[in-house]
Amino acid sequence: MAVAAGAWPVARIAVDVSLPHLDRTFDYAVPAALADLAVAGSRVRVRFAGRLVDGFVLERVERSEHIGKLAPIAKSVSAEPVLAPEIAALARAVADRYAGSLADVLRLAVPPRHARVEAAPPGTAAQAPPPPDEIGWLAYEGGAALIAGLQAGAAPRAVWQVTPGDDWPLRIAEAAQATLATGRGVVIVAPDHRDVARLESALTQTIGPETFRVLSADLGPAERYRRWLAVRRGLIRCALGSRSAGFAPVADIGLVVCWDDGDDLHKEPRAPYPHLRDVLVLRAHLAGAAAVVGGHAVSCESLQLVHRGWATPVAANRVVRRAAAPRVHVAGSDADLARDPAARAARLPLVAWEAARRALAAGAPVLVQTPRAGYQPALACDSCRTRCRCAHCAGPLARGRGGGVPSCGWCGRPAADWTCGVCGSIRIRAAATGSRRTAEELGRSFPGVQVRTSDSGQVLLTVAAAPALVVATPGAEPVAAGGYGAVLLLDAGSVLARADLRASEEALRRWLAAAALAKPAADGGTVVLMAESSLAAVQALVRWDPAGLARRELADRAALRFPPAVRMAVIDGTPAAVAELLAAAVLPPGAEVLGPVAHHEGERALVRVATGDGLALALALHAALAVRSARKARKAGEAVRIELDPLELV
DNA sequence: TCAATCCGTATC
DNA sequence: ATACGGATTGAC
Repeated sequence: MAVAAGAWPVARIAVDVSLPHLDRTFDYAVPAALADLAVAGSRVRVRFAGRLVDGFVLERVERSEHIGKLAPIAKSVSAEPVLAPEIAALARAVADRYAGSLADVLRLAVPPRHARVEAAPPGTAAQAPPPPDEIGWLAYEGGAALIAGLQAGAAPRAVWQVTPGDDWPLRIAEAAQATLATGRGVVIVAPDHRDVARLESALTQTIGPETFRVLSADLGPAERYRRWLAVRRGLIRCALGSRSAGFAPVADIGLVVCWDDGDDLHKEPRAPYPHLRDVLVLRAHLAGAAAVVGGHAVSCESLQLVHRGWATPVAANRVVRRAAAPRVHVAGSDADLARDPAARAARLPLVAWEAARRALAAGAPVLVQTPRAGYQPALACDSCRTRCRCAHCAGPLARGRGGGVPSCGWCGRPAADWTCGVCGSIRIRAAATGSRRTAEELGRSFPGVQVRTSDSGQVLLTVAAAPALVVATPGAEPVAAGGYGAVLLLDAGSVLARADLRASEEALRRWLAAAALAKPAADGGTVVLMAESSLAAVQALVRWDPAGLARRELADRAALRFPPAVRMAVIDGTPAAVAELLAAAVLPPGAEVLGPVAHHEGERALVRVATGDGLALALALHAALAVRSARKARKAGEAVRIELDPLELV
């Protein structure tokens, strides 16, 4: 047995074990040979309950509180202090907020090591850029105060509503530049690759390519770790990326930015399912950093930040907003259809067809937003309207390009001889039209005009200022140089018809993202929305008033006592497991339990508390999980799943 | 009386 | 989870 290290002979370690009852630190003796390797923040291997597990040294201390003998650290993986103390603290706060374990959050926060990259000579530190000269934020009410706060090294917190047509990536780059110029760091999180790409080019133009890094898992392990390490080593002070970039170990952080916080992609799909808006809010809070949360839309959750007094709204006044917005027409189901036969086939209203024709004649591209990708993404029985399903796996049948034989969306098997299981019919009709089919129909309707498509399969980032029809699914709309002459929002009803509390908010978010790419009304920019004009979300688009819809939705949620007006936990599992967990949990006073009710294979219970008791609720549920897992760990298949503030609530 | 097995508990 | 210890059970 090796002799313990002289100074700081005890290491407090976070072991990579996600069992709830083991969610705490364990002390180990530091052998003299590892005294300079097993430093705070470094990766080690330790013997834990008989087996070798990974762990991070959280700190080195003089002595342990532990009664009994300390086991020695088995091995130092590397002396690189990958886990910064403030990221460890953030991960702990995120775990507590979401009733999860530290180990689970640390797996989200620290990328896998790549030894060769770690050994390579580090580069040189990027110079801080000068403060920005021109600042587009001055056109926003609250914008000057935000920038002044950033430049003074203060921590202003803003909920930002983008003015239509504004160069939002440039605004974020300006805020980043103002912060970097004071010597503090910046983290920017966007929901998807396309928005990250736009921000990347704005940052390249303002602060230069050497002052920031795009962090992304699809760079491959070596390049990902190389960039991440440059941030951790303090050579780079500005990190940009999707979800996981929210944990980027930027030193002395001065600003966090969450772009388009209403996008569901910000929700982490791995336990404990944190939302990146919350992660960044917690981070700003812990670090005393500034925060900018926003997009074209205003989410209920961000409005809640304003109501709580945590953030200040930043938005252009109504006059400025209206002047920048395109003209919005609403074509209801009673609208005249275009006379053109192909346009009729696409169910294109006359007003939409004419808006497109005018824009194309003026030399501008036209954006057509359609909710679904593919050709005929859903098929149904022609006589009884039952959805067509695969005979093998019951997956949904769809038809690819050019019609032909339908095939299964899950297993890919062709369904050549389909018969309806309900009525026996063999005739099939399209139950939904995909972007490829829409593109084909519009192409016939506007002969000689180039038709391009952009969807999740292949995203176009930009299109030229020339006549073209651009058919895109939500989130894949290319940016047009000079703006689109017309934006057509097809099939709006199907988005609004979703049985989801957030349907209106989500519909408006998608429409605004597309409509914001149009020219202003003064330059002929026109948006045509095919929906009923009485709906609140439709009205909010017409008036370009997303904050108004958010206010209304938040009031509705408060009346229903749903998040974000309250904090809610959902507990899924077998009936016995859910009952047992609820019995074991010491819930905060005032907690209200709904259910359990049948859900999928098992049962689901909801627990709600006032937002101020959210942390107490999460801690209580985590403690109840710990009691269960300590005892009944042997019983397999009795797992319970806990999620806080889920996005989908029936 | 001893070994095989079960259950509960700690994991540094 | 997994390893260990103490209690319990069963066979000689």
